[in-house]
Amino acid sequence: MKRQVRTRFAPSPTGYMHIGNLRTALYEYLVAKSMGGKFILRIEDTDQERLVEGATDVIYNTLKLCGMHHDEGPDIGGPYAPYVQSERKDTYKPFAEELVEKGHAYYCFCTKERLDQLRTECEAKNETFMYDRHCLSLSKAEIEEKLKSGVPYVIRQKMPREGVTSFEDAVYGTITIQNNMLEDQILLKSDGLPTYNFANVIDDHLMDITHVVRGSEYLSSTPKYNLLYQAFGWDIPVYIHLPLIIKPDGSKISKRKGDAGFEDLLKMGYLPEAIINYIALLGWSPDSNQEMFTLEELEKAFDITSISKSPAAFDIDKLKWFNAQYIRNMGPEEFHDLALPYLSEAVTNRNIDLKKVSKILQARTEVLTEIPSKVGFLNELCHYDLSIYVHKKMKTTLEIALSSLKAALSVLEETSEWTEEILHDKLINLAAKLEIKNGQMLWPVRTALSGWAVTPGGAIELADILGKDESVRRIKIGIERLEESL
RNA sequence: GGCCCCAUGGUCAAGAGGUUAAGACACGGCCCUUUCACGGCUGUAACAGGGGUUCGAAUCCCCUUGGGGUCACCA
Repeated sequence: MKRQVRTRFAPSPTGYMHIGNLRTALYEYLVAKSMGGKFILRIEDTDQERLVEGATDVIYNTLKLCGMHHDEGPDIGGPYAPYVQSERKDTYKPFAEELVEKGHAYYCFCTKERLDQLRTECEAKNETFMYDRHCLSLSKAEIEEKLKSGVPYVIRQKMPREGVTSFEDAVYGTITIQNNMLEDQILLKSDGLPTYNFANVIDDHLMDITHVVRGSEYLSSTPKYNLLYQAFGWDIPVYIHLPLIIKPDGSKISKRKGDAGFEDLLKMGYLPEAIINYIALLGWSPDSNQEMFTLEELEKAFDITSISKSPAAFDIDKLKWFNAQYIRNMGPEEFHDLALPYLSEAVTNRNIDLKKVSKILQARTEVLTEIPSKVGFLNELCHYDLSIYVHKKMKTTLEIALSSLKAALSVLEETSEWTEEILHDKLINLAAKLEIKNGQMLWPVRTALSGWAVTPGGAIELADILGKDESVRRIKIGIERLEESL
């Protein structure tokens, strides 16, 4: 009988959701869900020096916003609790000691100073530093003595010096590494907490994780993990290493360089669904040509064998396109709800019906944050250059603009019912009556109404939104100014 | 630098010995049209280089080149 698939997302709480981490979480989620398994959240906070206040909330929030619900985790518990490594502090040491007894690990009392010195010496000689096994030769009595007198120590994994270690990766195939490349890595730190490498193996085993999904930066250290599994006599999980997500210039994404994390993208006006959809396709592709995927659709379509090996560049333009797709495909009410915070701040003119503004904005918005820059003309008519009345394609000149505005003004002033339909009929009919092109009427009106060369929506929509009084007032200003100049 | 991995248009990518080498983003053009968008149509653009294997290589092997990763009491 096959074990139930269990994957885990094991971020360390740094307060920043790296886009690569988010994709790792996504794939972990998809690997589990596509095979009817469980997705577990575990917090890896064994580095006491890097603790960040409120960082776990960022993690919960991100998963929630993206719709990736975990089956077990610190906040909801589960059969393998606790799910925070600092709360499992005491479980690691006995395992490390077990390894010492079995001869796969040993105590090391070397000071940081000695290690640093060794390191600089190596650098000077242009050699790669590797721990010199100084403490491996300590006698049992010496070790007892040091332990008893409380000398700080770490426990190191004893690596084989000869031979090779191979493992199978579901994405990269067989990977083989020379054992003499493996350092006697530290398992248990002097503060009593395990290193990531050790805690990871222990917890993955204890929590019955069947598939280990992580970035390809762990590829070369995986043999160390396997040696650990073997030393304990435990089953080795399925490894699924993921290609890195890089920046367009090929360098890696980093918080320090100010690269956008998940939260930053939200602030920039991107939708979680669009982000998920986009990053799902960075490193994985479906059998079909389908590009738009909901999370549920991804759960069905996802397949480990279609994960690619080469790094993918994060292309903000394509994300923007996905975002625009999601905006266009949603219902008008939903868009209005999303746009409202931006609109209510940007549109100070209280007479404006923001719902109507949303309507003309929906097909013209790619990211939410660009909304304010599109609606400023609604607040007030700014001084504009008359040259924008002249438009070659619309076949307008200052003279035509003036006569169109005059004709439009008299028609609009008599209009009592101010709706889009009526405005449309009146202005179109007027153009026909005057035997001019629609554009020769509507372009000048739109221009006079907005004072902008480019606006979301045309003359009729803007007139409707601005209302009769304001529309008439603005057209009169246009007429006045055109008359002055001619 | 040692070791590991990767290599199809500018970007994401399909392709798993025989294809006119898909599709998407971006870019250009045309159409629609009351500006801008949306939508529709369309164009430019790729197998890094060199050796093999084979009747035949984007597909398999080797080398070169390029890129990335990794070498912490970080995860």
